[in-house]
Amino acid sequence: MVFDFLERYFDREPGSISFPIDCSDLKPYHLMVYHQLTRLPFGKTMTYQDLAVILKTSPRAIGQILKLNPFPIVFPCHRIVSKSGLGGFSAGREWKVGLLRHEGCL
DNA sequence: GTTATAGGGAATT
DNA sequence: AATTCCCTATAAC
Repeated sequence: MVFDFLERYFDREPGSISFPIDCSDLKPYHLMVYHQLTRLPFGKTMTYQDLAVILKTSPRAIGQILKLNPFPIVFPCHRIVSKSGLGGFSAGREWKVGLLRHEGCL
């Protein structure tokens, strides 16, 4: 379940999501974004704009959607950074920094 | 309708 | 390197 996933994550032994997630009340836009997130492996990052280009939208809209992420860490929105610097984070930038350092991205 | 954003870019200082 | 201004798409109101 979720805790196994998180335990593996914090032990740096990444794995795919092995438990069901209820996406029934997510809109199509959100699914697109979160789906892209699941394709981003541990230790890699992308910019808001990269996602925006892929999904034919604007970087700002990506931010809007990421901040609504219902499952942070399992949908790794912390791996999306600003082009010049670190972006924002719903749980506070401290968390984002911590997570990225844990993944060796800083 | 309008406003606020987890952004980007160009122009200016 | 920092400020200012304008662009954008989406959510919330």
